[in-house]
Amino acid sequence: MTASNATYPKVRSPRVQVEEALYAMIESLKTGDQLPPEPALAKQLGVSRPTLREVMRTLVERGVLVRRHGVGTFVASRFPVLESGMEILESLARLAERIDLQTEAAYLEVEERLATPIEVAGLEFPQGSEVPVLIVNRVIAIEGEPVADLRDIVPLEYLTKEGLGENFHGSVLDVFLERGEPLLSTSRTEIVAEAANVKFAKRLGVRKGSALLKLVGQLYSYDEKVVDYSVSYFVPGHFKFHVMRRVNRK
Amino acid sequence: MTASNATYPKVRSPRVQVEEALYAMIESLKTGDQLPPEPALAKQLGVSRPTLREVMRTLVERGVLVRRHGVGTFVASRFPVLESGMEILESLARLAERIDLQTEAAYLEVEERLATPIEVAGLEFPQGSEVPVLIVNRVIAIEGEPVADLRDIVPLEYLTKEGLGENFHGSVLDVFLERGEPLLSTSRTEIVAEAANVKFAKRLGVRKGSALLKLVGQLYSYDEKVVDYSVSYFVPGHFKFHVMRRVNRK
DNA sequence: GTCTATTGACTTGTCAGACAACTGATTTAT
DNA sequence: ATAAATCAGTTGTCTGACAAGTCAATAGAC
Repeated sequence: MTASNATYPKVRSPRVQVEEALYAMIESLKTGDQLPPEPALAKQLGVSRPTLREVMRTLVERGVLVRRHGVGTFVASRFPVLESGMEILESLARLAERIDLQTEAAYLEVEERLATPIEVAGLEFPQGSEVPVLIVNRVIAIEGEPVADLRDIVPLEYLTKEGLGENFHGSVLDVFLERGEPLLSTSRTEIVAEAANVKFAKRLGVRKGSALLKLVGQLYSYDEKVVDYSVSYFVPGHFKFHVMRRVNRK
Repeated sequence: MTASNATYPKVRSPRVQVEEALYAMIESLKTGDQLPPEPALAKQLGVSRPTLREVMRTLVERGVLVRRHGVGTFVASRFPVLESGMEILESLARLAERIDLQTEAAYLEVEERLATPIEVAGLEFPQGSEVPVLIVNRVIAIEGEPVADLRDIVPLEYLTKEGLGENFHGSVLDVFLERGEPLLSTSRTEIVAEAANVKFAKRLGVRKGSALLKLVGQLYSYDEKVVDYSVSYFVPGHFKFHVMRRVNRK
């Protein structure tokens, strides 16, 4: 049973098309700019107003748009939420690319082997399973200075050493996205602070015992399987993570 | 200029009512349970289908519901996202309460003074402003063991020492929520790993230099002002934070 | 009897057009 | 000069209908 025998919609639904078109439009606008009125926008995008409104509602929920009854719809983003926030999963490579930051893979190791018990648990396979996996381990550096150590554990059924291709630059996420398979839905990332052990201290050029930010992520496909279990260490100061949180009423 | 002269809608709009009703309904269901079909649900809640759909769309966006074209709408929540994730801002007291965990305020200090330059910046007041603030500093312990050091910095115009009331148990957020003023919208929380200095090491009962998770939060009101700037330190192992991240297509 | 194709009930997705409610600026009346 | 009324523009909500997807029951072919 592979991940590829699931069927997904071939043509994009109106809603998805509208979402992409809206994002493109927003990208060309500045914070605070007003969008065209709904009837005009719906006509322009070739959909009905209710459909457009459903899409806009999701963008409001994501904090991209702000609506004011009787006034209009505006581009929100007081801060670049989507740029540096943690609500969106994005490879470091792409993040850096967008802010014109040069990154180098200071260290890259690819290996195929059986998953360790901890990795099996992280991949949410039954305890005791023998799971052949691809391990991608790399250290990211900025201007020669190592800032992050990233490790991906991917079951071989989703990705093999050959599947990485020639111009693999380190990001398993990007490979999945470019390939379009498996279709990804969400990621659950656990956030921990951990003291650097000897191995990571050496790799990242910090003192043993210094505080590192550790992110443990599980990347889920549409059919609710873990397709990537990742463990990352970040050197404080070089990367800042933030998260936007809604207030829980009542 | 206080925060109270802004006007907010007096009666809840249909959409807000429906959202609350839906949450109540979902709460009484289990993961995977199917909701009534949209036409029936709309009738039951006394709104039109488009309105109901807009609300459902936001719940889908939040990961609470899952919709399958031609099949139905189901309660999602593979894990208790809203319970322990970071998408929702919630006081530690309430979080602990819900999981039947006894917490004690091992240390509580309340003080009124002028904000330091760093605090002024955190509150997003103009540089150089003299901002009188209320400082609430406390250490949370579980079963006698300190696990978190929390500090809130609140401009006096929003909260004073007297405003805390008699039965103040340590959470500024809960005071705001109970009082209903100022109306809160979102919080921006920055995530850092930091080594414990002497002061925090002593307070939290850990070795100097051990890794702590540091969260720096800015709590925003509806009129886009910072009403609470907070700095928190957490001892690893006692609290786990995670965040659900969407995949960034393209 | 077994397998395959078809039908049909049920559900979500989308559409169209209309009116209500709100906002902000303009105009009018005092 | 000031306050009230008006009005154009926008989002919010409603009604009713049809399209498209899913799944199980049914009818048909072998």
